[in-house]
Amino acid sequence: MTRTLQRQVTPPRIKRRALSIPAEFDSDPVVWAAWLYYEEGMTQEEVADQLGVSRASVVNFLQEARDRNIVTIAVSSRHLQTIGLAREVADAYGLTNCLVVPDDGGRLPVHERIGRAGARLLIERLQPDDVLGVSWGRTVQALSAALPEMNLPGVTVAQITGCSIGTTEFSPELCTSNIATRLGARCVNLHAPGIVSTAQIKRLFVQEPALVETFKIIRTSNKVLFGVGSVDDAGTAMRSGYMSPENIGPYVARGAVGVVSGRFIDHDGKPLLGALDNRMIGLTLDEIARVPERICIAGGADKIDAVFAALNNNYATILVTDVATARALVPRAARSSRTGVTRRP
Amino acid sequence: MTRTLQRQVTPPRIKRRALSIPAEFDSDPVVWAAWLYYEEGMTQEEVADQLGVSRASVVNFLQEARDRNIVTIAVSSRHLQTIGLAREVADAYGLTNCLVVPDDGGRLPVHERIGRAGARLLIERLQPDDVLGVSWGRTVQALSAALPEMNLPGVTVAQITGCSIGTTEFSPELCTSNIATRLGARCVNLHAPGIVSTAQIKRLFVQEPALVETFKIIRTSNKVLFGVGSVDDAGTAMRSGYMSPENIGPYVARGAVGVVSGRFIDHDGKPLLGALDNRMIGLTLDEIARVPERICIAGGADKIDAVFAALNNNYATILVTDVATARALVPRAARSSRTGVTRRP
DNA sequence: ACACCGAGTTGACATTTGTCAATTGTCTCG
DNA sequence: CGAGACAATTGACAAATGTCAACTCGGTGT
Repeated sequence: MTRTLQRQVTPPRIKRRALSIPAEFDSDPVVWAAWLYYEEGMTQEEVADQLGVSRASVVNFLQEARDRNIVTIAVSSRHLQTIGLAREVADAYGLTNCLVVPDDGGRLPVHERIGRAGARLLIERLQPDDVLGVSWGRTVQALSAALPEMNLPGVTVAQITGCSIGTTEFSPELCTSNIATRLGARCVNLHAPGIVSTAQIKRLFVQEPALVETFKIIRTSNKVLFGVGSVDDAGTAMRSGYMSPENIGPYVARGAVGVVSGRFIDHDGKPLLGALDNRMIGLTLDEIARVPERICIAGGADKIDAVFAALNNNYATILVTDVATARALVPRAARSSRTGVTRRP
Repeated sequence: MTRTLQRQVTPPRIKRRALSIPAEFDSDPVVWAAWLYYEEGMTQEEVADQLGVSRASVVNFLQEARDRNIVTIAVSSRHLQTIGLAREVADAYGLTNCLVVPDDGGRLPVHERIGRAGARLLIERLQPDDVLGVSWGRTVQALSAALPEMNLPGVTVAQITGCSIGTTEFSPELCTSNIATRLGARCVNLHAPGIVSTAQIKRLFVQEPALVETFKIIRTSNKVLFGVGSVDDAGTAMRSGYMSPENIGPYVARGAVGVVSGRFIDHDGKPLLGALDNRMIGLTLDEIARVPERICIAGGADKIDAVFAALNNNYATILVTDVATARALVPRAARSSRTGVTRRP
């Protein structure tokens, strides 16, 4: 059998009627089953006896308990940091923190795996009154999907780049609102295009009182979450209608190796300003760099150059990546420090 | 698949550790196994292939991962509140919160089950700067044993009653320090006997500067955790050498039905002061009642009267108990409100 | 050099868990 | 009031997991 995810996957189940149930279950047999099985370590058969149902039903109850987050099964992100490789990367680039996701032989795409680890990390780091700025991309979207339902009304999730034209699954506005919804947090969207047609128009937009308000909130972010795009792969930024080849061309010609939150960076990670920049609406790289905690989630062979550049200029304080990328990053850091490229400690 | 082949096929000399293992395990195969199995939903066999070890080893790794808290499997206490019975109890006694632990047909003793649920509840409610006052008893001890290892350096755990004579497993000083250790919290012990020989001695003790300091901290508790003892069962308080039959007798004669944090209460939950009280060192019931969040963990047939009394006088804001006790409590509350016994809303 | 030890690993087997098609019970609508 | 639709439940089987005695391997003492 190749449907290897079955253990975790279930069609949504909503109502439940209790008839055979001995009046003990004033409400939820699912909770009882979960308690007896996961907390007391009964076998499913014992639970079935206790509840007076068949074992098969217990299987279903437990499945539902996982789906409804009555039980949580989580690998603590703290331990992914203890992997030696994670330490090496963190040391090499002066990160406060690095998570390296184990290799799974290609079962899940890289961004999925990184997204999950990122989700774990995020919920372990979020504090009650945080303002979390989020960028966008495939990996950020994967992270949002991996978040459990929570209830953190004190947290604010803010969109730090304007919207893309086509509303794809991983557009800035959806990434933000998905994350906010999952966390039960306040959502602050940036209601403006990410790139407008002229610098003139941009000026009009950002003077608009509603947007001024929004920007005030966005700039209070004390954490940011962003992915890193490569420019080689004709990737996310373009497929999503955010940018076009004509736009990107000049930047690449001038040495752009990656994209962070819609902005180009060169090999050293320095912002590469060009024709587009004064038409972009959203936090600038310098503004992002001033946020105290900066979580970068990115990995994959095609992104190594871009991630290296981003780390090189200290955009991230925390990196979540995969083994292959981490392996590639460590020697580069060594080489670059040997060749004297500056890096803050 | 049949395994007649395997013995032949298995290459006789695969080196383990440093060689067969692709240098991936800079540190911990346990973490990798946990990730692949719990987070990505691989089967143990797939994990074994990925790691290049036998499946049996993967079983061991996963076991260790659970032991070392690399993975946590937890039933969220929030859902134990959704059980109808819990709601009824909470409503009947004006609790902000009530957890009812499912029946398990007698597999585990009541105090064990309640302790586990209490542990869950506690870690979900603790805030970074809390000062948690803890009483003592079998149930409190069970709770401490069920706590996972954590790291909460901002939290203070304070002992609210003096020490017992014989140092049993569930003595005040051990309950406190066990909880503090598990939580990674600061531990404040009350270095004095719980009961001294004369009121005179007590006065001397509590004027002692070291104790005055300690009491200052204890009185800043914003949460307390306590069990409830019955007086019938010649239970905890006596077996632990804390009290003697001669001591208890007069209180019982005057209507004591329970013990909270070493102090006697009557049927209505009112403090029953007697000969012992001015020889006791620790928070008084009135002081306990002033703490904003008061978590009571108690249950079992022999304690119903005592728990009822405690709830009746609002010592608890949160109750963790078992189904049988909860069932007994609900109708009593109804009766007592019919007969006009006052109860704050 | 070699017998011994203990930690860590393994294959074989027993037990537990997941799956699925068939069944039962409930509710709706003619 | 009965037929049909639908969801929950189940038993039987297949797959995955836990257990354990035997084994491997690096180190240790004689």
